[in-house]
Amino acid sequence: MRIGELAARAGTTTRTLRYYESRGLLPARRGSNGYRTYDEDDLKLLRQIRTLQDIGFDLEETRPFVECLRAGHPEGDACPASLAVYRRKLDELDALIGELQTVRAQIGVRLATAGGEPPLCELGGREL
Amino acid sequence: MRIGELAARAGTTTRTLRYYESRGLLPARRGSNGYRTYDEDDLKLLRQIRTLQDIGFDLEETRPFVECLRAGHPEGDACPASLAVYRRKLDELDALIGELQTVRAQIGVRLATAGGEPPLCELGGREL
DNA sequence: CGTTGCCCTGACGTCGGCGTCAAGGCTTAC
DNA sequence: GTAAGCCTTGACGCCGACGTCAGGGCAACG
Repeated sequence: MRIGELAARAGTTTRTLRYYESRGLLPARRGSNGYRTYDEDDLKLLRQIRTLQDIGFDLEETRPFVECLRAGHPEGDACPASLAVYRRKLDELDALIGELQTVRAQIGVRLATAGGEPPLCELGGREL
Repeated sequence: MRIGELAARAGTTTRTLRYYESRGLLPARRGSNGYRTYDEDDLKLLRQIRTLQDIGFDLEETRPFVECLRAGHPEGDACPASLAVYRRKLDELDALIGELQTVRAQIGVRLATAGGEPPLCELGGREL
């Protein structure tokens, strides 16, 4: 299949596919007319990339998964390198979620105490 | 004081201050030689901006706080517009944290089930 | 008078993941 | 033959918050 069909079947754009190719992530064979040619396996690779991207993985982080599939494994996360990315991502997420919760709490307090609160009040309910 | 000193006292750079000025956030008076001149109030405004920025507020979102201080309030969040930003931020944070937790859970499951698990196993401990 | 150290404006670079346009080639249907 | 609809490469645009460089001015010290 050609680039337009692959893009459509993966729910993305031709621009995106050419970008992935430029990054060496999803190289394409070429037909006699110079057109890019893809097969069902490429679709599977592309869907793996897109799934991870949608979840919030950087493009580079999807590379181990793609290489894992290309190595013949039925799942992109069957390889150690992929699992390592999972673990790094878990740590990152935990750190980020923790920070965000801290910030959330800070704002919550500021929202509760800001706006002319009485100096001697101990604890109050929501004012709004 | 001049731009370099203000930057140093706020722990930022002159470039940042000029950028804020270009955005209309922190205008400066000018001395006879064309140099920007700031006072202690400007330092207070700048610290308000930086504090919010560090927490993750967009630059535009700090504007109500700055205007609130400039209006004479001792705290930047003493004004309704600032509180509205707080509330919007809380909602954004809640949504984002929720998404991240969902992703975290997904990855956790994939990490647990990936890597050649036996098809009939019910529940296993950590393998690494 | 020269050097150092501030300051000025203007403008291009950065990062990621593409969007969008330009200018042209191939193929197929009418 | 010609128009439509694919495809090609190349290159600039976008977003936010600045970093960094170029080229020049002012001030103070020795």
